[in-house]
Amino acid sequence: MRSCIEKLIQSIEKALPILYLRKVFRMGDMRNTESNKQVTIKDIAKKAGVSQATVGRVIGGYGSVSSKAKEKVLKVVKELNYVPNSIAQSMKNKRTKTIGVVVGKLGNPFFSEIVNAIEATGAKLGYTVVISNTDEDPKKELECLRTLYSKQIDGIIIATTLRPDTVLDAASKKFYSGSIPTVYIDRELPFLQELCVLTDNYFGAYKATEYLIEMGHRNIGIIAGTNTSTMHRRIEGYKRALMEHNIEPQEKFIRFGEKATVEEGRQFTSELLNNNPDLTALFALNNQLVTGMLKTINEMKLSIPSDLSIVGWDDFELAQIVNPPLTMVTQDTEKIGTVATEKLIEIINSKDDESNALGERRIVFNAHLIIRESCADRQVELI
Amino acid sequence: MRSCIEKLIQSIEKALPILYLRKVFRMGDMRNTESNKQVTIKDIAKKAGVSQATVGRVIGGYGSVSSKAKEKVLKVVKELNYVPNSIAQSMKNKRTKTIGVVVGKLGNPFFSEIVNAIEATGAKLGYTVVISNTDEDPKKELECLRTLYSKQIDGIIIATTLRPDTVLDAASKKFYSGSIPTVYIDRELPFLQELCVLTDNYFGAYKATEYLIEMGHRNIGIIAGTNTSTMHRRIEGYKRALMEHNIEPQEKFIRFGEKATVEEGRQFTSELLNNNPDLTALFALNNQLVTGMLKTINEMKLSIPSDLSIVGWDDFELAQIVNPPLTMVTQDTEKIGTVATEKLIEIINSKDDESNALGERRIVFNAHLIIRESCADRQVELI
DNA sequence: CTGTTAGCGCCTTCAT
DNA sequence: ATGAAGGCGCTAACAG
Repeated sequence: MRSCIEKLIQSIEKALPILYLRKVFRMGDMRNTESNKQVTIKDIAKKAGVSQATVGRVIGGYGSVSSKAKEKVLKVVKELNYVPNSIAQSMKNKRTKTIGVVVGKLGNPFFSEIVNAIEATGAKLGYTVVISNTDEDPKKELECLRTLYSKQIDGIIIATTLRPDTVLDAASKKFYSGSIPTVYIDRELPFLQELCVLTDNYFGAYKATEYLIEMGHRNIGIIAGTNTSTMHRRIEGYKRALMEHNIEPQEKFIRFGEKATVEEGRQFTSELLNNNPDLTALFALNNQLVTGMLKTINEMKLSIPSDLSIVGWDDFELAQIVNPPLTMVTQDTEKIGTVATEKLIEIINSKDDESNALGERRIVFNAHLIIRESCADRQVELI
Repeated sequence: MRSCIEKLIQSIEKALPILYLRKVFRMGDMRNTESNKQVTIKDIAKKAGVSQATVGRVIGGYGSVSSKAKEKVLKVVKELNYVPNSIAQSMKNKRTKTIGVVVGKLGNPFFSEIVNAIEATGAKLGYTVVISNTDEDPKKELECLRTLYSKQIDGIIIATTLRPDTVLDAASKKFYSGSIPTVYIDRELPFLQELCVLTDNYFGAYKATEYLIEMGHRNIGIIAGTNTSTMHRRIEGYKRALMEHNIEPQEKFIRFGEKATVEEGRQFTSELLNNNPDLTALFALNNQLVTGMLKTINEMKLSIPSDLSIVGWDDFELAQIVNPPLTMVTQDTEKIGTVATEKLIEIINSKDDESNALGERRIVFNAHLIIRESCADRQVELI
């Protein structure tokens, strides 16, 4: 009788996929019947009839264990779906195999590409990645560091929001002076001696500016943001290129934002353009600012490059398909992320070996000027 | 004599900023002199002359402590720069205040925007975020889950790469059936009963397709990728719109990739266009595919929308400034991330209370069709 | 109000 | 080859 009903149900199940739901409920029930608490080495030991130490040896792969014991243990491990508790391991080993990443905002493709590379490289080398955003706020940054520190991460990769002239109080110093292996990315600080992996911002800006000058532009507006070494170096490169071509840099052509957001890009573009009708070119110093700049230019119905020449920074996939394709300074985000991670893990390991740290202070990659179609020779002045 | 030299150094320091480096070295030295090992409650207790329990009470803010003892402890805490060891806390509490996030690839803006919102919401509620990429590979996904599980995370937010027809083996079930509070995002699975937060993909695709049909298009190519519920639902919406307007969906107009990359977008666009000269519109189902599609269209020197009408999916900031601005189906990534996180934390807490889980199975947000200028009425047929 | 103490799960030395 | 036991840093129940 019962088997008959089972059969009936089976055939109905076949016919009506919706009844598949029955299986769902079965699966759901499992959750309650399965003992909810974590399987530990102790459980394995009891069930396999050996000591905890033996189980530890099998799982950790050290010491010597009879093959019979080993077999028994492994069988039970599988049966009980045992997964070691990393927290307890960390407690013992004093390392968590975790690295912390602190950036301005993951929503910014520049950072998310870097973090992507960090995660990939970390995973390859056995490290997990914890992220936190600072929103470019030094207070938040300190909070992040405190949290990460309390979580006993093995190392940190950070694009710091601190400014080059920051003076740290005693409490903060702990987090910024090698109490944990640290690699800085993108932004350097003169008073810290940790490794920094970054792009040659100075020369990148220099090349782009020179390119514009050589096309005949003299009045070049520049839009920057975030009060960091990165932006300052770019501004310096820009000024240097101007001076080397006997053009006096003018402060009124320079706009410097707080957070380098799209909104700031919009605002600065319209301000610059409205206040300085003599500008023939604009240079925006990161992807968000470029986006904002383009929005405003679109709204003002200016056409690129006939009305205005444009150079951006941070290549994004779309720069090539925007119309016209944008001339851009590019940096290799993947490389920054990958190298920073590799170096950080080297430093972490060298600490274990009691050998000394790397000694490297800066790893600098080239910025590349990708010339597309957003710049034109300077137009004849309309008197 | 000595003060004289100090003075001299000071004046030189002022004159030559480079000598600021002297301070760097001082700071660096600190690292070695400072005891490197972690300050613990024990240290505080000893130095403050009280018991560990009292220190615990002060720091944890429970029980009652004399204000004198409290003061002493707080003073030492500050002096020694004590930061609690979360690992040890987690060991005791059985919770890590950490949530794991598993997505395809952080490099994809869709995911990085979601993760950004998750991090922000998590931080607000006291949770740290661990990320891992699956590269849309189910095997990697299982590895990620295993790692996260071993790290004792309190909950998971996952955009699973599993396919709707996946059958899980016994070992995997553990990770996919509520052994940890889980919220799925973007992709649902019929055989799991956890909460899923996602966009109404079906209706989004339906609306976009209908929009094209109403402009007179009958032959609409569609480019999808990743074998997930998400993409399937979009295809279904597309087909449904066609059928409701008495147009028979044609398989040759549908291309389905593996990873929904820019490269796949390029390839499928040129294949579709070359094999089907009768296509008058193209619909690409995520940001990467849109980008690839635009690249190819640009290379083929086709102009939008006069040669070809275009609808994309996943609004990105640049869609509005591309020329012409792109008509797009949009989903609210921030909302998905925020709500998923809030709900997850609710579930985590409801588990503590022994009260039951939420009972919600789906939270679905609208997809919005943003009409810009990349679609035109269907051209008169040649011949 | 305060101190003592027993674990959390794992690793590892020491003894057998 | 194996088992017993101590301890990582913190919490909290219990005893004073």
